[in-house]
Amino acid sequence: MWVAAGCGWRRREWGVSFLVVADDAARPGAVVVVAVSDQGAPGDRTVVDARELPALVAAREQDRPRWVWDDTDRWYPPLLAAGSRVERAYDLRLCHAILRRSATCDRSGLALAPAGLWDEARRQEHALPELTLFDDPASAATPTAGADGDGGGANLGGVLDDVARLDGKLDVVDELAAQLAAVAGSRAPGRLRLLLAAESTGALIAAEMHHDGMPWSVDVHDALLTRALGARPVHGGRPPRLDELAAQVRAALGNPSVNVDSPPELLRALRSAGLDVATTRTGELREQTHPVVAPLLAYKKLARLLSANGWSWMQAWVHEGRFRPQYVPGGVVTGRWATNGGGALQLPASVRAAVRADPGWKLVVADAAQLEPRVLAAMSGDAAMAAAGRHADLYQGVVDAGIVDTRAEAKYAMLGAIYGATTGPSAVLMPQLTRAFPRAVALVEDAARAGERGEVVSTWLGRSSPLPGAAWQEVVARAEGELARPDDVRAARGRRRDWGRFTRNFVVQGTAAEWALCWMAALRRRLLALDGRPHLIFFLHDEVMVHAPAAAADDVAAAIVAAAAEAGRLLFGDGPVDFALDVSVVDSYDQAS
DNA sequence: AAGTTCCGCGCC
DNA sequence: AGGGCGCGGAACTT
Repeated sequence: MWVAAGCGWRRREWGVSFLVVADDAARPGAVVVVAVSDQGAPGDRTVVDARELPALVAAREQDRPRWVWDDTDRWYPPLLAAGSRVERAYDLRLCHAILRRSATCDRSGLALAPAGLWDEARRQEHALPELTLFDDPASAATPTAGADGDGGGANLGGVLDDVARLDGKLDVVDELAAQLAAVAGSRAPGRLRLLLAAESTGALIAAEMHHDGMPWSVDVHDALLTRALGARPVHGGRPPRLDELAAQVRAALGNPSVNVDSPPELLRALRSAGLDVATTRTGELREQTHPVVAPLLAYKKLARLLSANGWSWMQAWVHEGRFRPQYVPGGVVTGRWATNGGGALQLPASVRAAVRADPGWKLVVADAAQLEPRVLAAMSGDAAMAAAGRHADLYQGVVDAGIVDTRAEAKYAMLGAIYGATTGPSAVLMPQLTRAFPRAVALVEDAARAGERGEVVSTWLGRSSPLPGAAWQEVVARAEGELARPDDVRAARGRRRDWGRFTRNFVVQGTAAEWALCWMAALRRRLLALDGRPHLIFFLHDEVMVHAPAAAADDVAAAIVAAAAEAGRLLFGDGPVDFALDVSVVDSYDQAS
């Protein structure tokens, strides 16, 4: 029945009943809600008009079900708009992608089936129910019925045909059953359940953050742009400060006509002015001593600010004092999130002052200190590395343990190990690192070797890497053929090493992403218990931001810390690794440490 | 003219 | 010659 029991994914069991939500293929404009047991057996079935769904959700939510649907960003935004939030969900498409690829259930029916509609990225037209959900069902019925072949006059150029086809074939109850079976047959079902629950909760959070938005002061942003660039040009031209710098660049080059915005043109001008550069990159320019360098670097910096986060960005992305990025959970192969539009994950430090709490509210900003090294220590069970992580600053812990001399070296060495540096300052530190942290280094080295062999690697919770593509296989095969030439062998070695660096990083970056999802999910649950509706407004790989009433800010900070500890326990049990945070309560984002 | 690729830079 | 991204605009392709 509808009654749910248990405390959910923390027990590493579902512990709840599922409520599957889907379009009713037989009745356009209607939504069917099916109760499904933990084992995937369907039970009670209710059909409601789509417009009644928010009320139904609100009513059933008190039983704490896990809502199951094909795509969170198809179903949840209309519910949020109607004021209905849910605690738990299960996003079939995101979970399908994980399960299809996971090496821990690679013999499942789900994994062995040919690719189908669930493997396709959700198409834009598939989002149509956002319209029909609150529209007059009668008007939605006409074109969809037409798609069934009874020639329903006006339709929207095939778009609705597509929806009808999808609804007919995407049987969400069957898919849920297939996924539950895959998990049950997995070699690590508990970890997978945690991953799928965390991924799905992430999708809820992404939709909620989009709905709530980041408080964004266009006044602060405008003042900051004006101070840096000069007054906003009326019709699109260059702001005055940029114009001045461009003139200085041309003067320094003795070239009155060079277009500073054209890299090839600029490069030619730089070279004829005697600079020894192969590109116009900042790093290369910085090594030159020439009067053009200073104004050119200043120009590039400001031009970047203008084009990436200038007035047109503001106009496009900030509305009613809120910046609403479109997050894409699972958008990165490693499990990290991506974003669509607005560049939310690349918000430069120079504009963060524009993120300002509402009056009477605070921003609580927290980031996990040296997350990836800590995750590596936990995954590998490297006690010495965990001990270094006992220090709030893991890199300083590495110095204190006498492994390297400076914090900078510790950081270089650690990131070099995780990224696979083979040359330069970080590579030379590898022998020391290997002696000090043998298990941690062995874990990433093993992942790299597997990748070089073209094998799959997996994160702690069971997200697996893709196989290298056809081009990779071809290059590698050619080098092993009878007619292989030295060039072929070299090329193959390069491709193998490239893929090894990818898989090396995959296991750490992907597990860090899992920790971060669990952190955020645990935090979200704690925030629900606090007064004044503090809510997540930003997430950036290892950093979260909560918009909180001032009176709740300290409780929120405590919740963030507790959630980090909970995430560590969820993934790694009561292991020895601390996940240290930097937490600040501020009025604007630039004030966060 | 419109679509695609590449560069350079922003973030972790 | 360190991993993962997104974006704007120039450069290039059709």
